[in-house]
Amino acid sequence: MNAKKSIAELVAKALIKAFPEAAGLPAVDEVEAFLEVPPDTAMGDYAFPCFRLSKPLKKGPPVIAQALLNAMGDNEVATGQAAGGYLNFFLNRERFALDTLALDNTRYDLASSNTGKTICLDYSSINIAKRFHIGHLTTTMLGHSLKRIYDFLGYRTIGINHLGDWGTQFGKMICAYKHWGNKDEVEAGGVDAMTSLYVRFHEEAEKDPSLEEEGRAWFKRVEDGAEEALAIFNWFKDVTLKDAERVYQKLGVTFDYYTGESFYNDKMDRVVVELKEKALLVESDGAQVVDLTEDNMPPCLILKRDGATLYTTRDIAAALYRKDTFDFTKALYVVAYQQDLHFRQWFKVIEKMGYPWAKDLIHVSFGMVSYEGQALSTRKGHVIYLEELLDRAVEKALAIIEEKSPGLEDKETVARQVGIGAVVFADLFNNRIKDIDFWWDRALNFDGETGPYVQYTHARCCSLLRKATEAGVTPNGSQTSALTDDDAQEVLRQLSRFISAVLEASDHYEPSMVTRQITRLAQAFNKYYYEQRILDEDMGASAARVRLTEAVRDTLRQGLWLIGMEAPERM
RNA sequence: GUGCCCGUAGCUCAGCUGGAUAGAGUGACAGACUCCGACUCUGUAGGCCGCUGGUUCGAAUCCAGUCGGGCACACCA
Repeated sequence: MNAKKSIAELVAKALIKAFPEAAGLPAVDEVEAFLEVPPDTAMGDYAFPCFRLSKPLKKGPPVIAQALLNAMGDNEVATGQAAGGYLNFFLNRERFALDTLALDNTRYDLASSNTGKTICLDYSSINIAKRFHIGHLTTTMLGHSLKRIYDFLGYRTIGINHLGDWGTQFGKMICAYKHWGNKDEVEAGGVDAMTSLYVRFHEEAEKDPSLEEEGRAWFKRVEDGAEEALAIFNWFKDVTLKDAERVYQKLGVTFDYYTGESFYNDKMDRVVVELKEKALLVESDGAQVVDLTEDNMPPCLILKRDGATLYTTRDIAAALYRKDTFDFTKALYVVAYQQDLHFRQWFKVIEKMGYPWAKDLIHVSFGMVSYEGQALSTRKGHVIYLEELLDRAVEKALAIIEEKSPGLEDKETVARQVGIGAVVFADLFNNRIKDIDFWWDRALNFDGETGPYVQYTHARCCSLLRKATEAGVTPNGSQTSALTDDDAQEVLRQLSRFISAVLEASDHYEPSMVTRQITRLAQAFNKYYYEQRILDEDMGASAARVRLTEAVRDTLRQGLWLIGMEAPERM
């Protein structure tokens, strides 16, 4: 049983003993919810605030705290101390050490409660013929991390890269390719070559407006499945994905499906038919919309005046398809907050269609990326490509390794783990809603609360464990008297909070809660390392401190994994 | 104009369902390696928690208003 629960039981019992006449005293669960952590560990490990009992018991909070303390008596869990309106608890340190080291932070014990539940995650969702830039990093890493977090908690997860592979612009690109492109150039140049074709199209279309019509015609042919058009379109897609795959590999990101917008081309009739049947579709300015005035939102467009579908239509079709196919418990859409209204609109349409699972559709929104204070703009060249960022981070990591650990084996691999880790960590350190203004010096900072800091701490633990093995010390936490000092207790405290941090992260769709927790753990361990000698003559005490080190290493590695980072054993 | 989001140390940000003197990193200054990895650790300075009112025993946290910033607001995605 965890410490908090044990204390809640103590308090609940003491309440009944101290106030036998009183009615409506809080039960154990309620007491547990009231328990809080004092602002300073010198005040105790947990505190029970007595203020809200003041009115029903008709006594002052300090009087209640004292009465509870008297009723509680001695016990092996914790000692109490009345402080104003609070009853503070100091845990029995040896027992806390024993309990905490018995936890396994690399597994989630209650996994069975989530088995059979499925989470669909829609993330990264890149556009065909466009290069990966820093604006795509957050959706990719946030989604990837959430997927790992839900996996850890025992869910079945479905990662979907909902490719932006539909729209007139692809007709224009095919048109440009037919006029001025050639196969070898595109094969060699990849996405860049396709982008040039697109730019060329717009230049030429200024002079010759008939090209616009030609472009639309090409897209129509793709829609209708005409052989040549479809072949070129699919080839563009392959080339883009091959480019993107290089970046995904560097980041260690994978997907279960690459079903993009085009995948739903033949699944949209159902949406339109169903909306008509349910009398939700109304005509407005020639277009077909779902009216949302009573929900205080602008109408949701389903069909354009020319009868063509929109991406909202495809999102609805995709949601229906995913519900049918995966029967998800929740479907997460990891998309920037710009599209807030769009999601609120079509989620509402699903609700109006009568699907109770509309409440399970979650827009996991996040902040925008700018570069040195200005909006990103591919057209103006004001952009940082993701691959360049990753490569420069790896380069810098390699330079630091050359300087500080020239003898390290396989420097390139470690530099990759550290450099990319720094970028990923920084992306998942703050609350996702925060905007990010990109500056090179910030992005390449490896000091302080950064990925390399946590990785370094992990490597330091590994090193210590190697030394322990050489010295013949086997990790063994039984001599808990060696772990009662303030620094060890702080490490234990941070270890004990890991799983709840992961649960909070999943509740709030906020991996930064994991990032923050492992950072606090690393800070606590580094302080401990400096203040206390881990390996010394006392074998029993060393074994206990080595066991603590092992738990820290395992937890850091697990936490790094959950946010999509690797944990090198040496760096 | 309407809706949503944000506003906490010079800078970047934490602050869990309201709770005890508001925290960290960074930058500045001052320190710590004959000792388990100094990508580390310790200390000092730095804050009308945008502003005003309200609810409460208690508000950075909840409510209303206000100012400042971002985003969105029909045939693009």
